[in-house]
Amino acid sequence: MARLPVYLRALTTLSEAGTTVCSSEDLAAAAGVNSAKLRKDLSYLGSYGTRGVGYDVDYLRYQIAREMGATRDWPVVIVGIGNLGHALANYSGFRSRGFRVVALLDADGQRHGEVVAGVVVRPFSDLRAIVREHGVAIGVIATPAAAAQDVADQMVDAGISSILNFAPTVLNVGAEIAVSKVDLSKELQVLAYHEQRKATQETA
Amino acid sequence: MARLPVYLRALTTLSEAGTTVCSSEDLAAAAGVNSAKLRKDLSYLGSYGTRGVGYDVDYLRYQIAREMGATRDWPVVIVGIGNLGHALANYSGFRSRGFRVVALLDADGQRHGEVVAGVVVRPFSDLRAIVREHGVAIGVIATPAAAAQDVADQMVDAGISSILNFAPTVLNVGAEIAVSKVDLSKELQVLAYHEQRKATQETA
DNA sequence: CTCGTTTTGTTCTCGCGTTCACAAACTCCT
DNA sequence: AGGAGTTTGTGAACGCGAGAACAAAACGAG
Ligand SMILES: NC(=O)c1ccc[n+]([C@@H]2O[C@H](COP(=O)([O-])OP(=O)(O)OC[C@H]3O[C@@H](n4cnc5c(N)ncnc54)[C@H](O)[C@@H]3O)[C@@H](O)[C@H]2O)c1
Ligand SMILES: NC(=O)c1ccc[n+]([C@@H]2O[C@H](COP(=O)([O-])OP(=O)(O)OC[C@H]3O[C@@H](n4cnc5c(N)ncnc54)[C@H](O)[C@@H]3O)[C@@H](O)[C@H]2O)c1
Repeated sequence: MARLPVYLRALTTLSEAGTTVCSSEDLAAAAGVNSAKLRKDLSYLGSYGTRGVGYDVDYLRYQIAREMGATRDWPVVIVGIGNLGHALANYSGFRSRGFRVVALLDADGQRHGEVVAGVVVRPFSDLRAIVREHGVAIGVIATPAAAAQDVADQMVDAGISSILNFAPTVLNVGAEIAVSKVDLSKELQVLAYHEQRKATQETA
Repeated sequence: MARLPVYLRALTTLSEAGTTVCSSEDLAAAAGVNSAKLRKDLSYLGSYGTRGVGYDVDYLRYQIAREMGATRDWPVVIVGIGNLGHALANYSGFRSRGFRVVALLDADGQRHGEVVAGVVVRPFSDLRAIVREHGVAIGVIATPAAAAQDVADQMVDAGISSILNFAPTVLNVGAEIAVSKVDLSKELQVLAYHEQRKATQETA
């Protein structure tokens, strides 16, 4: 159900535009998917639409948010406050979707005490205490690749059970830990691959 | 073939570790995939392995790089030099994988002239000239969501044919334009969904 | 030279997700 | 009230990718 966030965002956009009711066609167009797929996805959550009418935007939005766990606040820690870590800490889109950055951690002593987006950078060794104090379940890794596995191990050890990894490494963790990897170079390389194919096809 | 970049990275790691030959099992483990899937993927490119022996790491690496278009340099423009744009411009992983940031563009006049990672920030209106001058095919959008569609339209108009979009919007562009969307909030929301499910299962 | 071992390349099957298509259900108009 | 028009929810077919399994090929030992 990786599409629910997309639907949620589309519903929010519609709601802000003043729409109160929408058909599956409308919503599917806004989310960029097929309308049949959208209806099937929604049917897994329950019957929240009205036949012949459509879906109540705000009601459906609430239901999806509830299903996704977006009605509560999720505390998050970010480890590695370099270029990327700064950008993430400053990103308002996290906060507005229910993610609260409770701590910024870095191994580099030079960075300790620096305040980013209203949160002070602390030593990485504080991880365990912070996780326990705030009940953190989600950790973000924005360190260099070489440090990522070690950071992940310590996160798991401290009690974190979901990891968002920006470092270009495959993390070895237990199957009970959910890991999501974002690899920006990969995205660009896929685009370059398409460009490459376009170019070779034209010459052929 | 979105897995080729992962294989390429795994091969690079193996090569740096001094490995000259590897089996599909080894490489699959390093890339985090099934070995049968890996062999099938590689077989689409050609027969670059030796039965009973394995794959020559450097040779295979070159073949994958060639197939992906990673043997040449790809000029890239980044539009929207805010938090995220700064991080992307400073990211060394792009350069090392054959992507050269030839221009940083922003609509905000305050930012013009600022130098980020050795590249000066220029007005967005320079887009067309830069694309023509450097033969840019790939553009990165790191502007707020509200501006993303407009930026995309102008990119396409200027001749860009592949777009990497970080703004949380569905872009409407022609089918001949390749668009890759990275939605960091979505990743976190999927993780939160898993946490949510774990929690509700435990209580049940 | 032959046989056993290793590992690739490929075929085949299975399962999942996507999409089509249609009945059920609701609204509105007459 | 009844029928026409709309839109949801879902059953069924389709297609595609993943994984298991095996035959073909290379290598080395005897
Ligand atoms: N900058 C980007 O746009 C970008 C894009 C894609 C991927 N990445 C990846 O994200 C990661 C970070 O990139 P960056 O540009 O921010 O790098 P960076 O060098 O600017 O920042 C890394 C930070 O991690 C800290 N660190 C190092 N080891 C640590 C450890 N063991 N524990 C805690 N903190 C530690 C460093 O002190 C530093 O502050 C890299 O793996 C990079 O490949 C970055
Ligand atoms: N910061 C993050 O970590 C992060 C994470 C995920 C997604 N995003 C998304 O990336 C985008 C940028 O985020 P940010 O934090 O860097 O925002 P930001 O506000 O710091 O930067 C946006 C930049 O875009 C420029 N801009 C605005 N309109 C423009 C236009 N029409 N043409 C050219 N430039 C224009 C602004 O001048 C500004 O410099 C947003 O859409 C955000 O949702 C950011």
